[in-house]
Amino acid sequence: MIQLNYRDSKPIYEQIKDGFRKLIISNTFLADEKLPSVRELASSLAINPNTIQRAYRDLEGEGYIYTVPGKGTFVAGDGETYDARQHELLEEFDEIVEELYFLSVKKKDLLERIDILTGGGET
Amino acid sequence: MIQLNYRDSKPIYEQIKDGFRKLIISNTFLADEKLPSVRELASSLAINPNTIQRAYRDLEGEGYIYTVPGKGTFVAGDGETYDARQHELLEEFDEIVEELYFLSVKKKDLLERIDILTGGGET
DNA sequence: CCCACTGTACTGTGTGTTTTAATACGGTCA
DNA sequence: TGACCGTATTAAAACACACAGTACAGTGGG
Repeated sequence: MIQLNYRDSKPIYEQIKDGFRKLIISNTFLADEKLPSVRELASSLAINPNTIQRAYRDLEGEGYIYTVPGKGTFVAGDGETYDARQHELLEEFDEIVEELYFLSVKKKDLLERIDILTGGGET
Repeated sequence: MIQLNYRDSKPIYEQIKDGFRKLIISNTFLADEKLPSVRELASSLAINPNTIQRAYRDLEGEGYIYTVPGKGTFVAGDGETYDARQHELLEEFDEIVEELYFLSVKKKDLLERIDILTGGGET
């Protein structure tokens, strides 16, 4: 489900956050679907439960998941507020576009790339 | 010239790398212009020369600067190969676009953003 | 030639973050 | 009641970051 890379300089809890974000974005996890419990995932990944806990806490802060005390952790639903995360991503987007433009990547190439990633439709 | 933020969780050498990248991208530093020496910059920023050295070494790896032994460190020229850095940035670009799209940011908004950042011209 | 500058390399040390470990507590539900 | 859930806390090991000090080789002006 989640693949850890111990050679990566990125902390394990960040790798877990990235992993679940991608699973949610790709609709592998649907709204209100239950995530593995802290202890279960820690056991299957052979790492400490505290590390999972930290990843879940951060993802909840980003709006991607929510927890119900005593029941478990779940994927956030539709009417969620991702404002903070969205703002953060747009700032990164701007910086990357500016640098890519300096590196002679054509505007047209970026537009084509967006088209492919978003399915080529209207929105 | 470079502004450090000790409250930022980002390591100092990363802040220095980001700072010089932006100065080069914005043409504040021109091709073949000399950068401050390791010791001089370390002194003016009141940090350790080793930290500057690490930032310069990384920037050289990205293709943004080059060093001439005994003379100094300089901004890379025109016909440089930024292939690795470019590839890295395009991967980040794709990931951010995918997540923004999931967060209901419209394709049109991203295109407008690129237009503004690149000056609205053709390339 | 000398000296002051350049980048580079290395060892050691202190500090903070990351991760682990071991518990403990309260809520949920069959 | 017992087995599962998330959460909290404290302590210690492991690691990255930054600093301090020293050393060496190349460059170029006086």
